[in-house]
Amino acid sequence: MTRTQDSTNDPNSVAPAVADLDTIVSLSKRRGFIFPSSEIYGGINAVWDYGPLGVELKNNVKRAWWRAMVQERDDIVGLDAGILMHPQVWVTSGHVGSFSDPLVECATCRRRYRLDELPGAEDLTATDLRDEGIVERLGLKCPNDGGPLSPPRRFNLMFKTFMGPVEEDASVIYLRPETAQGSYVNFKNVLQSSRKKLPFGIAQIGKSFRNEISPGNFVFRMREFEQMEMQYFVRPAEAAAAFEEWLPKRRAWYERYGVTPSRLRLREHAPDELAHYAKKAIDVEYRFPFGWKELEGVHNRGDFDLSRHAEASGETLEYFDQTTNEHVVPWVVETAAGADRAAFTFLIDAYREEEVRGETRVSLALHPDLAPYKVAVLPLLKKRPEIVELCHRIKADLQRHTMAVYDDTAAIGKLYRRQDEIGTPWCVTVDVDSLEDGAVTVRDRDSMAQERVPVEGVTRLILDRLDAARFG
RNA sequence: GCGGGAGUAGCUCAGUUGGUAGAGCGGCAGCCUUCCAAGCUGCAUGUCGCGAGUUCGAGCCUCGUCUCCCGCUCCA
Repeated sequence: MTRTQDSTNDPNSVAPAVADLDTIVSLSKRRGFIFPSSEIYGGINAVWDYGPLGVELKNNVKRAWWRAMVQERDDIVGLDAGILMHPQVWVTSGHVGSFSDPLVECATCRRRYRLDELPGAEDLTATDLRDEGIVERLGLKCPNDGGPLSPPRRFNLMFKTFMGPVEEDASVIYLRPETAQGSYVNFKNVLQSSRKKLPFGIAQIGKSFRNEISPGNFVFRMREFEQMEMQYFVRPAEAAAAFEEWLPKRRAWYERYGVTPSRLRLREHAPDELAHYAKKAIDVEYRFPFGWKELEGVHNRGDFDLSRHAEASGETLEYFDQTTNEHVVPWVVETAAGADRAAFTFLIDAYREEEVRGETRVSLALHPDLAPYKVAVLPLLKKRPEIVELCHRIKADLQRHTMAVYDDTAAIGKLYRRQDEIGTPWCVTVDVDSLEDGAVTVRDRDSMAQERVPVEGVTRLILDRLDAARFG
């Protein structure tokens, strides 16, 4: 069953993103948010680099997530596991076996199918799926036009590399395709060192790598990407309730940081699209320019991972419940978000265009907590050295606490526009009067309202505004 | 990986039957300018995605290759 608790599941009622993809790609490059990787060599597919503003945005996104997950909670702790892990981890987790799809291709219509999803092939064993002659033996044909199908070819989504000086089969290891396994294999370490009791969670932010067959849509699907995952360990009987608790929380997080609610929805996975580890999965989806796509998944993974790792490693991965005197293998409710997707979503959702006296004013209505620069200090006039000097003093004081920038290379109108376009929430402008009355103008990006503030109160005001936006 | 489209300045693009590369915006410097992309002057930038071929000569034609976009996949 697909949930329809959202009125917004009706595509006609949805506000589509204002910006198309090209607009955001172009803005990203022009202003220094995101660049194609290795561009001077022609670029490399599905890898993107974060520029000076992009790294600020993405760091802010990660920090916001960490604050909500770890800092503000007593029941979740952090972890930073390695990208390289013992190869057995991926055998046990099922990624070596299931994270590769046996694909067959129709010779006439070129459509591709997963072999095990074809009619008549549903019950094939893992060995069958690797069998080159299986298609012929079963007489499988293309469901679309009855054309001949190729033998199954496997695309393993994991990157391989070599550990140690010798490049031989025995030294093959994988780049992790998800951060979650780091939390499972460290379950005991975290449990013992942190003295947490069920239910408790382990949060991780880090790079993962997947050799996607067809990446694309800017940073939406990359081969190297960053995940923000949290594994919440609960008593088996509490798993369903925990799942229901986390789902609205995760959706609300995006809204709290400014994503338009009508462009978010929840979608439950049908049983046949569940990942190999999942009992139940519901996605938080965003209405991208290229359609509704997953932003974050909330999964009930049961005891799949802990049990299998316990069995394969011989370690006991259990929790002893003092109240009932029982050993339990906890179940896991996982929230798995993409840091790149989140940053991308905040970016594209914040994009605004409006007509101002025949000109287009572009602004990024980024949540102040996410904006690369919180405040810009601008001189109305740079001819007077005292004004420039005062600007630098104000900026230097702000810089001790937050990201602030000074710019004097254009007329005031253009300086404002530049800051609007990169999402700076506040501008402080110093004018000739400032030298007399010791006050400056603080201008708000969204309302364009201006107020006069004493110089010595500027830093406090900006920090208060920032806090209000963050917690208010 | 397959089919279709496309790669020219930071961005958007123009570039004639093949004759040696341009406009707007943006950027930088100077002048001017007292609050929302003002004006004036000047400057800079390109291996025409990359490599080969045809040609006296290639941004333009041919082949290869890489990358991007749209479809078949998928799930952060």
